[in-house]
Amino acid sequence: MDGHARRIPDATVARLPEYLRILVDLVDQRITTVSSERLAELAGVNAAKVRKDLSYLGTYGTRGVGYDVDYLLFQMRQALGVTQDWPVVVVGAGNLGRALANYGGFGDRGFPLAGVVDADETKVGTRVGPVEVRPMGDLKELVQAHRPVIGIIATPGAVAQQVADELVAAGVTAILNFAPALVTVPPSISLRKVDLALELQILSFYQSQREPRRDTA
Amino acid sequence: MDGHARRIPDATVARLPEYLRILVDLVDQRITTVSSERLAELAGVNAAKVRKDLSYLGTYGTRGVGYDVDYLLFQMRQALGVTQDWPVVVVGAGNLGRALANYGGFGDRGFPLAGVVDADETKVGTRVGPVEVRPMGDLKELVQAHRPVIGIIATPGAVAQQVADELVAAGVTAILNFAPALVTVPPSISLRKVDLALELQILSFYQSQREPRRDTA
DNA sequence: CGTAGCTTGTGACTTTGTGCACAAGCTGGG
DNA sequence: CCCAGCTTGTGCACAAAGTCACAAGCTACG
Repeated sequence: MDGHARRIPDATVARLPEYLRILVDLVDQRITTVSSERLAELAGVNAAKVRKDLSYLGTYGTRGVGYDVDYLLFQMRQALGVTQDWPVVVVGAGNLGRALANYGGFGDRGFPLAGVVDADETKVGTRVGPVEVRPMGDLKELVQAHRPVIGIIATPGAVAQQVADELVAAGVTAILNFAPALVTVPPSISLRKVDLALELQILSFYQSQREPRRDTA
Repeated sequence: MDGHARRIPDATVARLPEYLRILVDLVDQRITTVSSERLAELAGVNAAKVRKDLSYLGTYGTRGVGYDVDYLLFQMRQALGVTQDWPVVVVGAGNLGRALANYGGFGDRGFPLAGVVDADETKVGTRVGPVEVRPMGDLKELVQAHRPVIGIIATPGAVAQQVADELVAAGVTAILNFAPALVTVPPSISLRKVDLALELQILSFYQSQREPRRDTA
């Protein structure tokens, strides 16, 4: 089919969604062709890196011209597996869970909210964004009704591993973990972690390096 | 002072906050000593990597014994520059901004919410988490009152660059960007990006690799 | 006081990622 | 039809990160 299907490096995979976002913007602007130079500028990276990244998807550019935006966008969606929606299920209706459920930014980009569940009976039935909180017991049913589903862990760190286990048992194949805790899953499950406090601490480090803070106390 | 102050690699810096979190947990459990092996297990990484990471901070371990948890925690806080609080200012009181402001998880970990600002006059004055939304014009005052401050961009992508410029002008030295857009800042400013949809797309990629989705349409 | 048993810190090596530089190849104009 | 001017795709050299394996050094115990 694709001729040569070389393995795409992790570093490249991490950049593909950024290119995807840019391509969508370009289509909106009715721009039909783009050079690696321009793409690199819009993504804030090196042009050679853009070309190398895109070359892993196949040979979709035209020398002397550049890349056809529509075609590249199609191939990019194909490569990322976002040709169809991936519903998400949020576990945990605390501050963070409600925040994520309310945030419409997912749905727009192909990740509609399939539901929110919580172990706390007093939260079940309350409205959160566009849905009502359902009991943990409904998780399996919810997942099976929408497969494939991405699970989002928005619970305290202490129960993150248990929740991950339940998500896997319910048939979820990809998990995004917002809880500040290590979670391990079987190798067939994809897992990524986002920790907001961690990001702030990294910023703190680099800023402290530049200008050691004088004592405010 | 510290004898040898070798530059800490970016990859190591990104892991330090994870070690910090683990050390705090260990202190809570009244555990006074920890080996690189155990730390590695808790962090989900290789033990040699833990030792190399920690060695960048200085020689704080004892051969045959391990690391003193309290002492290592102190040094870690020192290295990360989180010995004092870093107030954060959120720009944008839309879904994401309100979500972040409501989420208490920052404050607990040394990043108290200093304020929320928004350009939309109709949002100004409304309550968001523990504070009231203030006009963009108050940004400088807010930042100056709490320096040093971390700025959080929680606006639509289209205005992210403009907001970043205003944050820098107001005296913010570190920025966490949640908007799906490229933002550039002067080299003296630290900048990191978190894009939730992007994380989901990366998950989508790895999952598609494993098991190409059958057409659901 | 000597030795057995750990655990650290690090040198050497492997793997992964980045960036340059240039041949290959397309297009448009004369 | 040919050539000038771009832009891609990639080989190669270098840089960063990760891993292994082991000497150095501490502790506990007899």
